[in-house]
Amino acid sequence: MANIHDVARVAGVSISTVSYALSGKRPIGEKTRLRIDEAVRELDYMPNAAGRMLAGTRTRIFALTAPLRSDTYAPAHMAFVLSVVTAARKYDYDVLLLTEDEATDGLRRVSSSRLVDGIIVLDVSMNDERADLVRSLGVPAALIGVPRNAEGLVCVDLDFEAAAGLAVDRLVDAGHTSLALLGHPAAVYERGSNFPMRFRDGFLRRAAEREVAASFTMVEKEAAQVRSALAELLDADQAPTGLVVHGEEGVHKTLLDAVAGRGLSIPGDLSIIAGVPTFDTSAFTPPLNVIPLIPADSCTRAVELAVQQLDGAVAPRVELVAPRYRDHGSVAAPRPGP
Amino acid sequence: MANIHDVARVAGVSISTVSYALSGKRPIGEKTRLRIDEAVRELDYMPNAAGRMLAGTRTRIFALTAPLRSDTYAPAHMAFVLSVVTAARKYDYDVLLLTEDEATDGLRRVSSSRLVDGIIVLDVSMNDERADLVRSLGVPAALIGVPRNAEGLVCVDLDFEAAAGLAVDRLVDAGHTSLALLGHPAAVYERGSNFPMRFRDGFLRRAAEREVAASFTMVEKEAAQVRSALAELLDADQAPTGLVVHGEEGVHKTLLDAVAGRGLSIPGDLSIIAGVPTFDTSAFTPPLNVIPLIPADSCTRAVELAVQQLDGAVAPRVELVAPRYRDHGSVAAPRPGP
DNA sequence: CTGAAAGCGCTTACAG
DNA sequence: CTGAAAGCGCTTACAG
Repeated sequence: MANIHDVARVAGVSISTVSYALSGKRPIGEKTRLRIDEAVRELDYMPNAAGRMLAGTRTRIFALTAPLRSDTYAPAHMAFVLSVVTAARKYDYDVLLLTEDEATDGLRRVSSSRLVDGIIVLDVSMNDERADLVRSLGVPAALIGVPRNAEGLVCVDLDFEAAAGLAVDRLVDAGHTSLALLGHPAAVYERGSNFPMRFRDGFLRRAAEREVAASFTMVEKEAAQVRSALAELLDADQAPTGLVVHGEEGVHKTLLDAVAGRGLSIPGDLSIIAGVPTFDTSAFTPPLNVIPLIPADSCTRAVELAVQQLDGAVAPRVELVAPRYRDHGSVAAPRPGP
Repeated sequence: MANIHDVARVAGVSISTVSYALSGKRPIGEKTRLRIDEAVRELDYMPNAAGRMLAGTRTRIFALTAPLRSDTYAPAHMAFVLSVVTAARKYDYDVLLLTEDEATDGLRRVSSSRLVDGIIVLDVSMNDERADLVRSLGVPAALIGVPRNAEGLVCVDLDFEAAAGLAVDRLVDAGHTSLALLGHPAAVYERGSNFPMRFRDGFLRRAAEREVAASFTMVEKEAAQVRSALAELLDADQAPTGLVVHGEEGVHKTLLDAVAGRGLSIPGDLSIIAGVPTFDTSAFTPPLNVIPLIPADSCTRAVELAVQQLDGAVAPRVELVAPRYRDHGSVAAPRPGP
C-alpha cells in the first residue's frame, strides 16, 4: 500500500507539499497540484489513519454510547444510532459504538487512550452515571437527553414541553374545550426518564393558559387497561373531545381499536394527536396527527455541538429542539354539544 | 496526559521495558514489574491508541457494516449489532459502525486508510454488493448471512435447514403425522434473502425423510389473510396437527388469536413451534416452543473468525451455526383420531 | 532480564 | 510557492 513518500516521489515533490495539497491548508501551485493529484490516483493513495491521528490533533472518531435499556424501544434506538453516524460522517467523523455493559469503562478507555475526539451520549436518563463521567473526563461531549444534573454539560433534547403545548394549541384552535392526555404507565413516571413528566407538565400548563379543561391519566400497557381508561374518560360528564396520547405503539393501536369499538369516528367524534412517538402514526387506522420525535433533529445538533467543542469551548447548555407538527387528518372541530 | 516516557522515567526503566511489561510479550523481572505497575497507577497511564496503531500491526478496530433495509426487523438488527460489539470487546476490539448510505464507500475508506483490521458484514443478502467488495479488498472479513456467491469468503449463519428439520423432528417425535409450515409472505421468497427458502426446504426434506404429510403455505401479514390461511389448513381433510410458523411477530400473535378464536387449545388440539424468530415467543399466550435465531451465536463466531484471519489465513467457508430448541409447552401428542 | 534506537506515516512549525 | 526536519507515542528487532 502506497504511503505519502511514494506519492511525493512519483509527483516529484516533498511529502509536506503532498500533505498540504491533500489537506488544503496552504496554497499549492497549479502544476504541482495536478502532478500530486495524478500520483494519488495512480497509486490509489489514501492517507494512513494512524499516521494522521498521531501527527495531527484529531482522530476523527467519536464514541457513541448507546445503552439498550429494557424499556428502550428498539426501532427508535436504532434510528438514533444511525442518525448519529450519518451526522458524524458529514464532518468526516467515524463512530465507535460502545455498549451498555461497558458504558463507563468504555468511555474511560477510549477517551484516555485518545482513540476518540469526543463522545455522543444517547438516551440520557435522569440519574445517568455517564453524565457525571463525561463531566469528570473533561472530554468534548454532547448528550442527547437531559440528566438531573446537567451542570457543565452540553445537552440536546426535544422540547417536550413545547411539544405538548403544540398539541394543546392545535386542539384548542380546532375548537376543543375539554382535553385529556393519556400517558405512559405509572412506573415510567416513577423511574429514570424525565421527558414524560416534561410532556405532561407542558400539556397541563398550556391547557391552563388556554383556559380549557384538561386531565391527565397514566395508562398501563395491557389492552384491558387501555380500554377501561378510555371508557372512564368518555363516560364522564364533560367528556374530553380532544385526546393527546403519549405512549407506546401498541397502546396507540389498542386505543384506536377501542375507539372504533365504541362506534366513535376520528376525527368526527374524537380528535386525537400522538405525542412524540418514534414510530409511524400515519399508517394507523385512521392515521393520527402527530408531533414526532425526529432522531435526525437531535442527533445532527448533538454532533454539531461536539464538533464545535473541538475548535473552541462551547458554553454548557441544554438546547431544546423545536417540535414539529404533522397533519394526517385526525383533528377536526368537536361535534356541537347537545 | 502521561506518555510512555513519563512512565519509564518514574519507574526508572527504558520505554521498551514499559512496553513489554504492559504487553506481556517478554518476561520482566519481579521488582521491575512492580515499579512499572506503580508508575502506571500513579500517572494514570493508558497507552495512546494512535501510537499503538502506527507502531504495531493492529488497530484493534473492526468495521461493522449494518444496513437497515426496509424489511429489517429493527429489534433483531439492534441485537445483532450489540452482539458484534460485545463479542469484539472480548478480543479487545472496538467496533466502528458503518451505515447503509455509506456501505461500500465506507468499507473502502476504512480499509484503505487502515483504520480497521477487519470487517464484519451484517445481514448479508443474496446479491450483496458488500460481499463482492470485501472479496476484492482482500481484507480480513466475516459475513453474517450467505450471499449467492460466497466464493473466497468466510460466512457464518444459522443452519436454517437444520432448524426446520429440528422442528419437524420434535413434532414427529411427539406423534404428529401431518405437519404444516406457515411461511413468510410470497414477496419474501421472491426477493433477496435466502434463509426463508432454506428453512422451507429443510422442513419439506425432513418431513419426507420422516415420512409424514407436510404442506407449505406462504402467509401475508394482514390478520384476515392469516385467519384464512389457518382456516384453509384446518378445514381440510387430513388437517395438520403440528404447525411450524416462520414469520413476523405480528403474524404469530394473529395466528394464536385465530387458533383461540376457533376454540382450539395449544397443545391439546394443535402443537405449534415457532421457527427462528428473533423475538420472544415465551411471552405469547400461550408461550410457543421455539428454535430461536440467537444473535450472539452467529456474531460471536463471526468475530472469532475475523480475529483468526489476523493471525493467519482462514480457509473460506460457509459455517452454519447449529440450531437450538426451547420448550415452552406448546407441543404435545396429537389427539387420537376419530 | 533490560536498553538504545529505528521506524511506523503522517502534520506542522521553521526556513527560504 | 515549496522543502527539510522534528516530532507525535508507541512496538520491536537488535544487542548485550
